[in-house]
Amino acid sequence: MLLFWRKGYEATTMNDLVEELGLGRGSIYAAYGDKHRLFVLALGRYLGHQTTLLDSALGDTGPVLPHLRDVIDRLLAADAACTGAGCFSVNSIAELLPNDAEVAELARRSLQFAEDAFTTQLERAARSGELSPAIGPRDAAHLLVTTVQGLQIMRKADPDPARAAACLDSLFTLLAPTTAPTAPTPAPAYATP
Amino acid sequence: MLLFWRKGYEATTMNDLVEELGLGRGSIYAAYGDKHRLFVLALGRYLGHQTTLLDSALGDTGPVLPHLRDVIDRLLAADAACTGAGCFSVNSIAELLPNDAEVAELARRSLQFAEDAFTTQLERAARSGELSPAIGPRDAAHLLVTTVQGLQIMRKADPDPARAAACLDSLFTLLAPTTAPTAPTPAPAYATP
DNA sequence: TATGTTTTGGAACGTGCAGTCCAGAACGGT
DNA sequence: ACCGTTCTGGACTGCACGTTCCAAAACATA
Repeated sequence: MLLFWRKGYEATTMNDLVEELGLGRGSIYAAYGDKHRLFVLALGRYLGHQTTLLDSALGDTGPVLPHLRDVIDRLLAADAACTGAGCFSVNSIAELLPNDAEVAELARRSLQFAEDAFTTQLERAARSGELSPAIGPRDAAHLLVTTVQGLQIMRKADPDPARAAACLDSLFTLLAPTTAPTAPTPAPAYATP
Repeated sequence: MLLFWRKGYEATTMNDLVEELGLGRGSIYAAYGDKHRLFVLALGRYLGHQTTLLDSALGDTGPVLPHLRDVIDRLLAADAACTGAGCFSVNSIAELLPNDAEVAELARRSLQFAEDAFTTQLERAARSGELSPAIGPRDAAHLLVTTVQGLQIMRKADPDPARAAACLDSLFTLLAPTTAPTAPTPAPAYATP
């Protein structure tokens, strides 16, 4: 499925896929239906993998923001394995929406899941004072998701990982509360009221 | 050129373009060369238009952040004219990079221009105390450009303009310096031992 | 109006596409 | 070992693609 990822839907031919999968055309059609279905399946797998990564990585103890940052770094690194191709999901949204309802539904669900997961984490961050009071958890999560999407675009134009890291640094700095009095936040021992 | 914008490069056929432009095939090839050159020309025009919009809108007096916000709103609105198609530049980056050097060069230049323009503005903002001291003007500009790219992706998945506006609100709130003594901090007091 | 030149746009071309088909290989039950 | 069933994959099909070509229309000059 790397081809769909690297070249997009339209630019990938069935011949390419035959070569990549090592199967005959007939077998591919028998197993997956047509080209579009195969694409949707591939995208679904990719999103499932990303979702799993997110789901398993986000816990409910410890400092939130550094952990969140780490998870996002890992997501970006996973995409970077496919050098220069960016994020399969972002590429698909850009290429096929708003003309492909099936892909739209997949993408929407995945984005919603990410935003919800981030919101849960950031609610915890807000409770423990790790999140700037200037912004609510849900808004912060939405901004975070949006910026990560943007990062995936920017990386295609400039693959230097340092740029992406710097951008995330900036955002996470802004998301943290103004670091005047309680600089290191040693223990997030928060009480349940 | 709306077709390239709406459907992308690969999905747009020469037949489509003949119909859209109202010219014969021969005329198109005589005037513009091949399909790819035509695409590059169209993208160049689009980027030129965006650049002009940016260039003419950014002044050197008055409050920076609200004005910047307004300019970005206008850029988004210009793209929204082509309902649901998002941003031609973002779509092209996602579809054709890293396999198209010509488009890559165009996109890079345009992104660089936007970042530079934002940086100039944010330097002024920093001088007048409008920018949070937590972030430098260049980093803020880079983050801003990145988030706008992300917004263009998010809008394709969820075209509700309110979502994009809320996202920009969040970012600009974070970019502003902490508003005085932060009155409404309902911070659930966590103990620093 | 007559003539040399440019422009137009539809017909035609070769290629490569997505999708189908089927002979034979691989497999499994007995 | 036999044979009914499933699976495999290369040959094939019709079609639509990007591109080229050229007769005729439009224009410019005198």
